Amino acid sequence: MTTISGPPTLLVTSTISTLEKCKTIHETRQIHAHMIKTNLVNHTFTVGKLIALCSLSGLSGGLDYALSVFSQIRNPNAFIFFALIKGFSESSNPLQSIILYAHMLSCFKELKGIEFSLPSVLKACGKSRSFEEGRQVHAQILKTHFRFDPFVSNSVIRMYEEIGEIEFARRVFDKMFDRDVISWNSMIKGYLRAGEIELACGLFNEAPERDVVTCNAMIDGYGKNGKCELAEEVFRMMSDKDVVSWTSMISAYVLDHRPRQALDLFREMLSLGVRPDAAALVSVLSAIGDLGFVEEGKWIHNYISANKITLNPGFIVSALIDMYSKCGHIENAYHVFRCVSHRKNIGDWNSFISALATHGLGQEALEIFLDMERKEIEPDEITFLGLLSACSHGGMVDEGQYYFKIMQEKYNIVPKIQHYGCLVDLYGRAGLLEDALGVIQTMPMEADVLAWKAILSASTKHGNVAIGENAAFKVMDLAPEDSSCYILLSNIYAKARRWDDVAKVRLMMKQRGVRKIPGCSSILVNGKVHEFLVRKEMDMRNDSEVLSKIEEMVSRLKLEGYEPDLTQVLLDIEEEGKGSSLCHHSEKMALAFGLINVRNGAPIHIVKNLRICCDCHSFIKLVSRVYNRRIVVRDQNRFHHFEDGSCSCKGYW
DNA sequence: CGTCGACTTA
Repeated sequence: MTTISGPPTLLVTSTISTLEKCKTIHETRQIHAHMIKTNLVNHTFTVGKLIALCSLSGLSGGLDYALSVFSQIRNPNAFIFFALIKGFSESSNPLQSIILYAHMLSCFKELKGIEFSLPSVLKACGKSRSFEEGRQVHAQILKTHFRFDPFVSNSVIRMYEEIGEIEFARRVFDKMFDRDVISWNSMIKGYLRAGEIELACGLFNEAPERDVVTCNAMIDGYGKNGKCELAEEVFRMMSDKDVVSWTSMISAYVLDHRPRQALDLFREMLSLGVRPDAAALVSVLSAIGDLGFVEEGKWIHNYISANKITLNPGFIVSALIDMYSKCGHIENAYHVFRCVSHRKNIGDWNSFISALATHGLGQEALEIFLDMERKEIEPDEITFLGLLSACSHGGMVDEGQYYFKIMQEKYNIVPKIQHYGCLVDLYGRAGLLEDALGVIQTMPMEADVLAWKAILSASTKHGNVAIGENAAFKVMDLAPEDSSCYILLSNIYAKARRWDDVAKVRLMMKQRGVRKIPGCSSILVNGKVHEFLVRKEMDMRNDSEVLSKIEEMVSRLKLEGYEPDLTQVLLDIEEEGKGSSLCHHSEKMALAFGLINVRNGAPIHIVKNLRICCDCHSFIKLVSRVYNRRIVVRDQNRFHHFEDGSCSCKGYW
């Protein structure tokens, strides 16, 4: 009798247990080398373990390594295929998972064993929006007994749901006789994703069973569909909230432009002893960025370090960069960016490029992109939005045109409406109004509000009444509730001294019930926020200290040649009144408060809800020189760093 | 062997 001897059992078990201990792909490679020496590479079981560990353990570079090992073996079994298919379905390259699945089908004579991979390949189809492939897998399932497996049916529902083919999902759902809570949840999620609130709500009420996931899906879906109050309702009614419930509600507040409530809710969550995870921190960081509360942001940053929350993979890094940038602390954003030098994901690069762009550091943004190219990191459409905005905020028309070109020719990215919007803005800010209009006329889709607003603000800036009027009327059509276009149109007329038309705009606003958003600026001093609202002369309350400081500033600046820019006043009031209403713009009040209360030498940080006006802009420029202060102002669009009489925006805002 | 939920960048 002959026995075919396999490798010694002890060698196999010790190799596998060593493999399981590997922390980096480098260590795994050494064991692989050892396996080659001892001929274990021909032992399917051990190689399978190697591939599975590489694909499924999340080691960086593991998947690619697993694929290369796989390509060198002769008879891969279903277990090996499963490991790779699952690994790739969760990666950023889900198509590879579909390719492997097809490969597996061609290798095997019978279907035995392939069913392990069905949930993963379906997930890959969903993730990569591969409708045709998804349908084929579905068809194959219908022809076999697999359709009686609830895991598989739920995966099919989930696949259609993610692709957005909600009717297909519904058909599968209706035919299932063993629907469980997961089937219901996926279906509800699908309707919410499609914006079908009523249908989602119907299923929510009908569902025989709800769990915490069901409610969380409703909170999230309501929030994303602009129904924050409904989200609140579900949230308040829940008795067992988990960290996802809190996170979803925090995000709903952020989306509803209520960052204060988001932050308060986060604090409530902490006080109840719920431990925030990475996603919760990302959400609250975005609220903090909106508020500009850098101290809170630093606290979260510390929390992340102290609790060893993993930065990668995930959104933490880009959320931190974004938060620091929105708080005006671009140096801290840079610090975070640099600290993760080895494994940055595309979002981290994009956040930093956009951050530099909003701070007017266009040249620096372009340099970061050069670095990406050197490191062969594939940019995506958002990278180019950042670059285009860097160019338009920096007046770099030629560069902007260049990036718009290579985006398509070198990187095969089809420009979306936002890219065209940036291009319009690029020409507009530079005063090339005709070119800006040319983009609108030739772009392959209808121009949206943002594009017309870019034209409008460019016309205001460059004093073009005809183009500006036309753009303002387009914006009124497309976004009737937006008051900013009325203000800008009025400014255009005022600049042309057409006071009758200014009055007409004012009348139009009144008739249409459009309300001007009151200007509001806030400033942080010693960890406390002080808010200033634009205020009429009549109610000065107890801001007399601030008001007399403004008077002092005005007279000091007048000696330096400051002349109030009266075209920035909406109403046609008497010249005298105009001057003083300008003085009460919220950013001037916040600035006066800052000069009084922020210690000498420290920069003054101000956040304004609207765009800064021309008068305030030149006023603050002068203040930075006369009072020798660095002043950082965040307005609706970007940052202005004022220093020694000039501003980082160089007039492009 | 496996199915459902939250998060950044414009």
